[in-house]
Amino acid sequence: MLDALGDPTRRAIFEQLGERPSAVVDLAERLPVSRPAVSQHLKILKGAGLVRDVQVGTRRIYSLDPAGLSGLRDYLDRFWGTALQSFKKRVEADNEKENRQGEQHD
Amino acid sequence: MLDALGDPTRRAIFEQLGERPSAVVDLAERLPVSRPAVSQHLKILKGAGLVRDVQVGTRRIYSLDPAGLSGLRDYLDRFWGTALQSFKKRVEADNEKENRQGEQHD
DNA sequence: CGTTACCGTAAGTTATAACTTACGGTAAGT
DNA sequence: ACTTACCGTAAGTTATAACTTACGGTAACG
Repeated sequence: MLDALGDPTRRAIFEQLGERPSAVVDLAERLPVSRPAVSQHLKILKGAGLVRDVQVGTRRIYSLDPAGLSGLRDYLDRFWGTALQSFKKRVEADNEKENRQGEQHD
Repeated sequence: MLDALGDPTRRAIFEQLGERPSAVVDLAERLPVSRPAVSQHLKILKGAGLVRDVQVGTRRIYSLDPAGLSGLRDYLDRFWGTALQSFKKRVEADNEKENRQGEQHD
């Protein structure tokens, strides 16, 4: 997922879909790249589970995939959690060390 | 920031720093790339505000930057917010349309 | 003061992925 | 049936960025 959001064009597409679902043509119109390029980026975003699509007539409407969004959020939250936890542990360990060596500095 | 986390090697470094602060040598030891490569990635991560470093003796200890973490989280939360909001609006609009046209389908 | 350990940067190479043009295929409209 | 609109994919090019080797520079250590 982070890989998919690593490209600026893909982020632009992603944010555009955050405002409203759109067809490939509409997305390409607002971007400095060709329509096939947008199609390829959408394929990657879809592969990452960040985007869904529905066929309506001759057009293909893309929109954000809520499941993908929450999945990404969960991953980040989990990482935040473990990072902060180990950080806290480290601080506590340091404090203990200081206390054992300590009380007499100052 | 998402650009910085777009590279897998950089994510590996990032996660490793999530467990414990480390010197460049220690990071490189656990990775399939050379030490200079790790240095370059760290430079990018630092530029993105995701990582801090402290010089201790001849070693340079890198650790996660809490400010950068919360910044990234804020950005994502904000995006979640606007995306879900416009999604909600869209659903409501669709419901209204159905109601106006409706009651008689089925 | 010489040696060792650790690091950042420069230069150059290589691999990757972003992009364009070209093509074929399906759905709607006349 | 022909045309038009929209789309995905293939092939090929180009730009980018990831990586290695080589170098120079600072801090500890004998």
